[in-house]
Amino acid sequence: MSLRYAILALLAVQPMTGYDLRRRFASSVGHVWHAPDSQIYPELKKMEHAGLLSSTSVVRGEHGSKRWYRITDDGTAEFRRWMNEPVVYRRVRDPAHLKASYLEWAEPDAARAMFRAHIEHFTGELEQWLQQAREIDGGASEMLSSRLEVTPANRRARTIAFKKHTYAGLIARAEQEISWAREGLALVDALDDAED
Amino acid sequence: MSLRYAILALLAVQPMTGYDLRRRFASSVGHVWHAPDSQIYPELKKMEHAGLLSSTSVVRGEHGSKRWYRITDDGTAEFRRWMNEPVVYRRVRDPAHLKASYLEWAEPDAARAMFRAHIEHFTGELEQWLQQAREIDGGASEMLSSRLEVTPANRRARTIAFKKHTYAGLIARAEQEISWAREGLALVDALDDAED
DNA sequence: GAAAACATGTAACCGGTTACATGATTCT
DNA sequence: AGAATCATGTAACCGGTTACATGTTTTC
Repeated sequence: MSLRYAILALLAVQPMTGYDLRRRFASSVGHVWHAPDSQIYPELKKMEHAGLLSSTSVVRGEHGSKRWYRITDDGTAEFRRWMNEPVVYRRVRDPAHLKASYLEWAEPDAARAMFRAHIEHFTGELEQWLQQAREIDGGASEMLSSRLEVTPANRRARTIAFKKHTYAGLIARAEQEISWAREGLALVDALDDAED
Repeated sequence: MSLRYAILALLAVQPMTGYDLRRRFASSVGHVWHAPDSQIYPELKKMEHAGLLSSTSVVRGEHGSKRWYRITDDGTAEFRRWMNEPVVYRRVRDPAHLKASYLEWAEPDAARAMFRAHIEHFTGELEQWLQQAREIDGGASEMLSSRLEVTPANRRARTIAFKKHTYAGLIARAEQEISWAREGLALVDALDDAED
């Protein structure tokens, strides 16, 4: 149920509409926690019902309206409680490594395609994470800037440091996956040459 | 829906009961794909219904019985089809990194506890993967030995090589996570000393 | 005789996926 | 006028989790 806490984290910085949240899930937070809009809007309603958020309807243009969500004190307390609680780890469910461990069943070309797709997949992730890391370093991160505005001066260094550390970890992970897949490609070639 | 294919992979080696499969999911395959028994038994029934497996009831003791599942030709074909198909990647949903990126909200001791738990978590995984890798190298892997028995001689090198490569990747991943968490611990200490 | 291992499930629930559905506003 | 973006959902489905439930056989 981390979706709830990802939303609280975002709304702790500033009030937003569901649509704003949706965009954050498509970029910043989305790199560690994915959520489709079909999950975001209903969750916002549930959270308001639970007293973690409050909302106001704002007029937009002639006929339009939008709903502005803000975190309540209960919401902030709940987020802090979650932050001080241990992480709940998900069970392993790793389709790429599952398939990799039975690759002798695949055609050599399919095996190569699999590793190439793995490289592509993590190259994409890597680029996004590098981009985020660059934005943090350069002070160009919109989200982080807003966060720093509402962060007391003596906590800003922490905020930046933890963000950077997180992205460093994700970058290292992506690089590791890419080099593993490269080794895989070399392995397929070597086994093909051997024609054992 | 990889559970189905993990089951096919196991039954491609030898016929088994649901209980046998359950044990494999608690050890070997379980390291890349988790499944509880409440999922295994119903899935076996569905797979039999779909013609991928066939089963026979075997008498066990005086009153007991057990169901022996074997892969059908359709099952083998379906597994091979899946193996030649691209991997479907899951969306990111990473509770540890989600929390890590907002650690300035946590108490320093809770932050330390989080990183220590991360180290413990991946140390546990690492040990199991190293154990598997050692068994493969030493020829002591029960599952791999059975697989090699039903593998034509000219395919055995492949089978071993892909298994080893998979575990090498998992080991590298675990090591990376551990060193990231160690850096996290050092970071918390440094920020605490700075008392900014 | 007791404990460990063998053996097989059901039920309620929930988080997440996919597809569908609609309309307003702003920018070019 | 048309495209892009803003804005908000519903519905059916399914994979996975947690808890419950029960009985047999083998080993010590």
